[in-house]
Parts: sequence; C-alpha cells; structure tokens
Amino acid sequence: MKERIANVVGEKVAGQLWMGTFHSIFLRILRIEAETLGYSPTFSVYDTSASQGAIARIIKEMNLSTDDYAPRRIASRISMAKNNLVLPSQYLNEPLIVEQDSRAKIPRTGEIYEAYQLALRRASAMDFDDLLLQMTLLLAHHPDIRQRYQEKFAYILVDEYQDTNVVQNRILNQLAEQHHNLCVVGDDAQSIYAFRGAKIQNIIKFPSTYPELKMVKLETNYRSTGAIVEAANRLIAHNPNQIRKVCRASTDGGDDIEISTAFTDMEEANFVAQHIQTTALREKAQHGQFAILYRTNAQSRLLETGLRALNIPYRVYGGTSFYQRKEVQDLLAYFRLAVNPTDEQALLRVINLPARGIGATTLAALSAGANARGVSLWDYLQDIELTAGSLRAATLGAVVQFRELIKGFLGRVHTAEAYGLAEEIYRKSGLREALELDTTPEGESRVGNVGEVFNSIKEFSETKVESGETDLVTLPMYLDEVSLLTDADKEEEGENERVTLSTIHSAKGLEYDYVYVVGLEENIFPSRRANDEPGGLEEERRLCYVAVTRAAKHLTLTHALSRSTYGQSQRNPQSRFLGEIVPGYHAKGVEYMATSSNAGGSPWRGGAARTAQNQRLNTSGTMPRSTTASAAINPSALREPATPPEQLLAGDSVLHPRFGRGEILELQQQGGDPRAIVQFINEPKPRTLVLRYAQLRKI
DNA sequence: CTTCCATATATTTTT
DNA sequence: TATATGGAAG
Repeated sequence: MKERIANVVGEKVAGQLWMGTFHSIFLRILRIEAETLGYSPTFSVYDTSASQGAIARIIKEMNLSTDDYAPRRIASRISMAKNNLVLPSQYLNEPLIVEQDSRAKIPRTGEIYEAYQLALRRASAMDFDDLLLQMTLLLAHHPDIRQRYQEKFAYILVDEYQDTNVVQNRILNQLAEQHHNLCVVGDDAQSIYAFRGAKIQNIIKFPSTYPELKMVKLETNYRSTGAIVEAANRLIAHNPNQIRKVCRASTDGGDDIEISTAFTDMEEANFVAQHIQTTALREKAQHGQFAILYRTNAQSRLLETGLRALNIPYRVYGGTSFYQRKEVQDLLAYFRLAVNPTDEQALLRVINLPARGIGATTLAALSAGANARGVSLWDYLQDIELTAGSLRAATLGAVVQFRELIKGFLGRVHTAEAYGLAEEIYRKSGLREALELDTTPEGESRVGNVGEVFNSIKEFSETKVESGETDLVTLPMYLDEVSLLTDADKEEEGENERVTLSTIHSAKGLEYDYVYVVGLEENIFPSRRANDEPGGLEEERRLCYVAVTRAAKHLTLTHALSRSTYGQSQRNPQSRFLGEIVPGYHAKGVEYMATSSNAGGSPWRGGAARTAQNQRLNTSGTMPRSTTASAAINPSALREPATPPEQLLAGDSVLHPRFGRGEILELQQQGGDPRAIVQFINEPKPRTLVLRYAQLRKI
C-alpha cells in the first residue's frame, strides 16, 4: 500500500502520511498521549498469549476453576466487550450480559474483566483491544486532544472498511467529526472478521451518518478473468444476506476452474506441488505468482513437505509466527522488562529463566505480598530485603540478584542503541549460555532463531537510519514494531521466486495469477464450527469468495477424501462450496467407494484421482487414473463415520478409534463442551472424553 | 526447586 | 500431531 501511494504522490509526500493498521497508528498516538490517560509512555503491549496469561492468573487468584472459566473463553468474552465499547462497570450492570454469563455458568466474568483492567494498569500494559479502546476514551474525554488530531488528520481513507468493529468505527467518526473528509472502501461480500467483532452494520449505516456522501460502485473486476469472476458470483449468490450487486470482469473468458479430488491430504499436497511445477514450466511463470490458500494454519505442513520434495521454493505467511516461538518470546520478554519493569507477564516469564531457584512457591509468596500492597510485582521487589521475612536466604539472594540485573538495563533503554543493548541483555541474563549449552538439533535451531531476532534488530535499525527517520534506534522502537508485526509483514529475500502458502484470512487484499484453494471439505471448509454460530456459514462462504477472488488467471480447487486431523484419519464429504462454484460437481471417487465392497490391496496406492468436470483436462501432466486408483480402494480400511454426539445415551456401547470398545457411564452437558465418561474394556478406569473430538461410534 | 516422564487435551480465522 | 500439565524422583 505504501509503495503504491508513493508511486502516485511521490516519496516525499508519502513519507509524511500516516499509514498503517488501526492498531499501529493508535499505538503511535497513545505513546505520545500516554500520560494523559495515566499510563507510562513506556507501557507494554500484551499480545494474545500475555493477555490470556494475565486473565488465567486472575481466575486462579479468585479461586475459580479454569475448567469452568477457561481463560481462552473468558479472554474472548472480554475482548468482545472491549470491541463493543463495553467497560467493566457497564459489563457488570448490563442485564443482557449478566443473563448470558449466568446461563453460560460463568457469572463472575464481569469481576474478572474488572480485575484484568486493573492488572493491566498496574503492569502499565495495554492489550490489542486497549489500543482501540483507550484511543476512543482519549478522544472522548479530552476535547483539546481530539481537536488536535481532527486537524492533523484532515483527510482519512479507510481500506477494508467492512472489517471494522464498533470501536474502530467510533474513532473514525470522532476524528472525522469536524471535517467530514472520510473515504471508506469496502465490500460486504468480503467481510470475514465477524468472529472478532467486525460489524457489517458499519458499512450499511455509513450513508445515514454522512448523508452528503458520494457513493461510487466498483463493479468491474480488473484482476480476475471472466471465468473466475463468474465462479465467485455463483458462490456468493448462495448467501441470503448481502448487498446485491453485479460484478463483471474486465476481460471475458479465461481458463476454466479446475477441481481435483485426492484420496488423502498427502496426495492433495503432492498434486498441488506437481501442478505448480508443470504449470510454472509450461507458462514460464515465476513461483511468486502462485499461492496455495487454506482454511487453517495446520494445513500448511503437508503442503510444505510436498513443495520441498520437488524443490519448489515457498514461504509461509502467518501461522505459528516466528515471534511466538518460546525462545523468541523469552528474549523479547527480557527486552520488554528492560523497557517497562512493571510488565507483569514479562516478569513472570523470565524471573526464573534460566532457572535461578525462584520457583512456584516463591512466586506465590511474592505475588501475595504485591497484591496485599496493591502494587506491581516489580515495585514490591524494590525493598524485598526488608519485607519478605519468609523467604530463605538463598532464594532472597536470587530474587535480589535478578532485580539488580534488570535495574542495570533500565536507565539506558532510551539512550543505548538497540542492537548493542539487546546483545548485552542476552548475555547477562544467562539466556545465551543456557541456549548454547543445548547442542541437540532442536537446541541449535533455537539458537538460530535467536540469531534471526538479532538480524531483524539490525535490519530494522539500518532501515530506520537510512530513511532519515532517526539517528538512534532504541529497543523500545524495535519492540513497538515487533509487537504488532505478523509474518505477513516480514519482507523476505527473493519473494518473487517463492510460492506463497497462506491462510485465506492473511491473503486478503493480495492477488496471484495462479491460486490453489485446498481442503474443500465439509468440517474443514466450511469449518465444523460454522454451523454452531448464527451466520457462521455465510461468513465461511464469504471467506471462500475471498479465496476464489485472489486468483487473476487460473483457479484450482482441491479436496481429499481422507485427511488426518491430529493423528487420526477422518473422512469428510466434499465441501458444499464446490457444488456452488461448479453446479452439479460431484467427486466420482466418493460414489465409487460407497458401492464397492472388497477390492483388497493396499488402500492408498493410487495417484490423485482427478475428476474432470468443467475443467481443462490434463494440464498437470499427471495421468488421470481415476479408474485404476478407485479400484484400489478398500472401504473397510476407511473408518466408519462417528455417531453424532446428540444421538449418544448413557449405557450405549461404543467404539473409539484408539481405545476400542467401551460403555458410556455418564454424559455431561453442563458448561463448555459436552463430555462422556466411558469405561473401555481394555482400560482400568473410565475416561472422560470431549464428544466433539472423541469420534465415538455406537455399536 | 528442578528435571524428567507420563498423560491429557486441544484445532478456526488475527490485530 | 503438538503442546501443556501434573506428578515423582532426585
């Protein structure tokens, strides 16, 4: 985006514009205005795991069970509240919410929320949602500041407006209140973030907020061929709730949509790799013009294996981000602590890392002491020698030593150059020694990852200095960059020569000549959960629409008859979306298997069975061998489908894929997921199984 | 307090 | 399958 704008208005003007995600722009403003809000300007930004950690801690301190109050779940409740502008006081008093929570057996969520906000303040930290929430509070409560930013941002342009939530929209209105120079671009058909609070209402209500608006309909698609646009139109037509519009391609025709059926997920991956290799050769296309899109991150693994086998270079977008690896997080936690020692989550993470004899018991005592005084752990540590009589001398010594270690970095974070200080922290903390001591391959890879962090600090510093933004790049600057960064933002060498692997969510807004959408199976895409939530299926369909419209020239859709999901193989029918995109499409292999009985032989020998329907034949160079391949299928080798959980009763005899035969002793419905207590024949004591995962079959 | 091993348990999607 | 948690031994 920045590049494109610079191409239009020139580098110089572009350099003065504020461009970024809502979160990154507001973070920048909040740093400047922190003190007005009662935060230190060095406040930390908690990522999802830190925020969940803080919430988990509060739940435990309140003596609530983390079974009933699953931190994930509570965190998402709180996040939703924040994104809808509901503060703790309102949360506690809103009858609708109170009712909801009590019915969900989590009546004390409001109290947790309140305690969490307090804890964040005490730690001088904001979570992702706070970056929005505090921003709107800042503008609401301080007219002078609001006016300043209204003048500063005389013109505002918002892209992907359909994915804004209540708070983001409120801030836009606050900023545009005076000048009304607001330009938003959005497409309701591409709204895919309802799960994190995005409100399509924002786009629908926009005309009534700004009656003087001029609407420009963008109905010509300059990216994709006619065939692809038509396919996308057919798909989205199945959504009952949408703003009707006619989307046309600027060019007619183009390649037909290709659909491929594989027996297993592994064959699906190999097929895609193979197809990419032959297409790239035939069309003389660069690998950078290919993308493989999937619903969930876990699907990338096999695809990577498939690409590696053919020596096709690739890069994976998003996923378990590099920055989420343990060793990287550990190091970053030390950095955070040096910048903001009251950062509770960072402190808890590293106080005993590497092990220095400060264990759970000590930490509990320290936390209790800090809580009793209502101060942060760090503040409590300041005069720990005088107050903590109960600690053993050795433990006290370790704690004091840790405190002094951090103190040694504190004063210098804003004056020292980031790279040097980072190295010093790595060394003096003992992290380096601990990591380097481990010479197993995993250990070496961890050292390598830390090396990557240092590379990125260096790179970040050099770019900043070269661009003339600053002479001195400090650790806090680097941390701000890193905390809002995802892998998708990371620029890598040779991007044009690599195939992109990405979730559909992360591929939003991007385009590729050749796109493969894989895993088009029920329970995968649409995801199993889509049926539980109202509107879930429609959102999945919009997601599929986004996937399909990433393709400029050629679109290939694939599905597998059998897929292994955490270690177990599972069969899913073809995705309903396939039939919606290509009317009447039905994978042949499925019919065949349903009728064939005893074919014998090893089940998965065949190549990918390619079902040709409305598709260009034989583009890949693989032989369409559906007949021979199908004949090799042995139905008994496929697992029988599980019985739907709601049809199970206590007393039923059941078969479990791993534990074998057993009897259901009891069914549990209350709270969260329905579970069954099952006594298996070959097991000494009964097991409790989550029905959603257990794949029990009634016998 | 630390380490190691066994067992449990979870899978949307992201700023 | 991959990771988190808990218990036992040192």
